[in-house]
Amino acid sequence: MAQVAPRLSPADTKTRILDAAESLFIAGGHDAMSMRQITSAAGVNLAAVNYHFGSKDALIQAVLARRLDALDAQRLAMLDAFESALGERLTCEHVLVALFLPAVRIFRSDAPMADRFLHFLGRAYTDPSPVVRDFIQTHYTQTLGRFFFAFQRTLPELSREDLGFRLHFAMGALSGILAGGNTQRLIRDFTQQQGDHEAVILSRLSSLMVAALKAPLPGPADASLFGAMVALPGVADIGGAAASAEAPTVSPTEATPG
Amino acid sequence: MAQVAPRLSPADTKTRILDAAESLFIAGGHDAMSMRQITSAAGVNLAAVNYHFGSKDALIQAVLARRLDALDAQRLAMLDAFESALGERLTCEHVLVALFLPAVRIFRSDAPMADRFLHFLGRAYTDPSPVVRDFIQTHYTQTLGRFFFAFQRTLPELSREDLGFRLHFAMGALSGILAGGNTQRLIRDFTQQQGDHEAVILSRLSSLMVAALKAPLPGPADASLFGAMVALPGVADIGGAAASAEAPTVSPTEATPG
DNA sequence: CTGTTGATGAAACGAACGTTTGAAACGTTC
DNA sequence: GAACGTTTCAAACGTTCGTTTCATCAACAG
Repeated sequence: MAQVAPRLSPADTKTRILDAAESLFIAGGHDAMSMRQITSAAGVNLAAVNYHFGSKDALIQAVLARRLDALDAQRLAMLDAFESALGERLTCEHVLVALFLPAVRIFRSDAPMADRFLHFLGRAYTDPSPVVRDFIQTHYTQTLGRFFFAFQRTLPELSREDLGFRLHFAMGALSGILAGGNTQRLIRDFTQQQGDHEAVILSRLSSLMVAALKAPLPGPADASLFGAMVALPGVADIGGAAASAEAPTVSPTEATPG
Repeated sequence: MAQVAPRLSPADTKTRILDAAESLFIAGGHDAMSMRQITSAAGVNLAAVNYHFGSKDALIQAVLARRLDALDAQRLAMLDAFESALGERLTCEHVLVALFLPAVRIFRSDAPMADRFLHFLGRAYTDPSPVVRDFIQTHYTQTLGRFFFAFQRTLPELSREDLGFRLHFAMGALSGILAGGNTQRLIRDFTQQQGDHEAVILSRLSSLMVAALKAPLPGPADASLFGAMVALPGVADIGGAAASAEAPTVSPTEATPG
């Protein structure tokens, strides 16, 4: 037993902290990761985080940036490539592919964190803590703006408000899916049935998104259809004004103290 | 100055605690609400929560149950009404309406918390804390099962896995939308343009959902379309195996200590 | 070998957390 | 008005949090 402590290089320490923090972030979001959990999971000293990153907030921002900066750059590069290669022949599907393919590729790659990437992405986009939200907002809004204008070019029949609503829908949908967690098994089931080309995942995802984005604008006919629907006997009086406003159903748990 | 402190009734105290906790939950999720924030926002003593609810976990479960139990009951009642009124003529749109209309009605009502309800719903469905997740999971899975079978009846051409994927998609989408926060303004913009019937919101929401649920299954043709798409010059080599696995782009923030 | 620099280690800091306590204030009942 | 059970209150409980401190260790320069 010559050296009892094969001391790590500083770069290794930083990486191990980032990896441990990322795992905890995936498992339970920002507020579920404490410094002591992170450092003990990483096998480093408690003070290492503050020494290498400055603070806990800076650490989680580094955790986010490590993955999202790369993703962001790839998304923009792919959109650029599509636009310069196709010009006016750019379609809505191309923009969607530029938005999804980079994430799918990382997910399908054999990188060590590949199978956790989608879950990480979902957590990052839905985490309620201000640190995460503010970071996402300030760093990736301009990318979202680029994609918004690209969508606007390929879907000129949609008004600005309609497109905003549907994009918000699409991104919220993607986040909701990814945050679910068991997406991996679902997608793997799909892909192993018919050769695991990434194109299959893309077509699955995009067919739903394209359908939502290209859905015809509902007209008065549709509205009256739903109006007739909710006027059906036994339906109209469920949860109406009588029940909702004044006498909300009392909580059944009703933990009155003893 | 006879009575300086017009003491509240116990029911008022409980309600004020629930309301304050709900506001904080909407604003920042479960982990962002501390007992001292809750009680000071409610104008009650710190010990009031533990006295009336037993613990913080029991409080947040009561916060969730107060809204979700009523919503759950209305959803099931509406599905029952549709099924008994229509029998075999039940369509996918009806099931979607039963799933969405109760929430929309509360949102559109003039109840005091109406404008916060959708945001609350989104938070509840995406909050990462175990307390919230476990409560949602154990209390409302059987309702989701009911709706799953209803969708399966109205969409017989979808396999069990496909339907599961698309339902997961739809619910995740809804949560993602609602959790976004500024949904209220968007929907209000829509509705005030053309008479604020709830049917308009329903048709907007459902047209997207129906499009996603009824989208044709992508065949090999679509897959090869996307395969050709990603093989375009300048696209194929973005974020490929070379860049993703071994040399991830280094974080630009790079907070090396001084 | 000695002095310097960068990284790690063990221990403690003040602050905030959820919870508990016991006394005081209330409405009700006899 | 005295006695009762219920609710409110101020204060403290022990724990955990993020952060800081200072001594120690490894590596390299002279």
